Amino acid sequence: MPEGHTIHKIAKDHSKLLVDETLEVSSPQGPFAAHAERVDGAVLERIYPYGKHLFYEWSTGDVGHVHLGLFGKYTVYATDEPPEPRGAVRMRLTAPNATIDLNGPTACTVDEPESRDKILKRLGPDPIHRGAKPDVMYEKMSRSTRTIGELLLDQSVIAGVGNVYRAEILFVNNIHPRRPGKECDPAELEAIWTTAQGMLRAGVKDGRILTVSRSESGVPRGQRIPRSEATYAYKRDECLRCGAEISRADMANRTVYWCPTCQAE
DNA sequence: ATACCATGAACAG
DNA sequence: TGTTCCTGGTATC
Repeated sequence: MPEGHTIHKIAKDHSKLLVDETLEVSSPQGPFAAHAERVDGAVLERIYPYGKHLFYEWSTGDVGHVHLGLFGKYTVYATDEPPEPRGAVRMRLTAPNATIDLNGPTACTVDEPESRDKILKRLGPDPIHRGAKPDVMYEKMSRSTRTIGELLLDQSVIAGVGNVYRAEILFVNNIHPRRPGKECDPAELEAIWTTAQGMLRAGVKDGRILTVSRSESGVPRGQRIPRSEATYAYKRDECLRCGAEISRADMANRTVYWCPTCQAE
């Protein structure tokens, strides 16, 4: 489920296995081979997550870039005897005691640091990062005639929010996704930022998207909340809070979900 | 066996 | 605005 929280969790988990190690970098599938050669045998100095992007900083000065898109997936083998690559493996990173395979990413390249800088420049603030400044988001949203539902998916406005968090952030703030950005008052924009921060950071910790409170989920303490009960509005038939039928529509090429009662237009 | 759909975004025009 | 590219789980035949 690659929204921003997934990316940050991956960076954290993979760093433990790979950073400061001399890595074998290969591309069993092919297309990435030329990129892999540039850093094969180099030391991985850092994995830096930003929004939905991952940057690999190598001792050669090169910077790898991975974007999972909708389908990208990592598989970790915590062993010194990795199995044969499964499926179309775009990139394989092999450390002495671990191997990580990457399948199906939208982007996987190794480039000059400048191309990373270019990507970072077009991204809005990432609420998961400590010290991130929401000003750019406030400014863009408060000036825009576009809907708040579109703005939340625009990575240059706020980085890391995807379709699930979009629905949930708006739900808990009782804001209709079709409301124009400029019609949200400053307090609401601040609440949107704070909510995004809370939800995405919780997602990193939990390793999943869980936006409902334990009490509202109705699931007893100690028991795992199933995915179908982990959101208030996203992909639900009825609102978890009031039971009204959830509305859906296409917005920015994705289905947006909202409760017509809790989020009046 | 086949179709469709999904947590994403670049690109053409 | 529409098209395209990733992959894999689930629905449908």
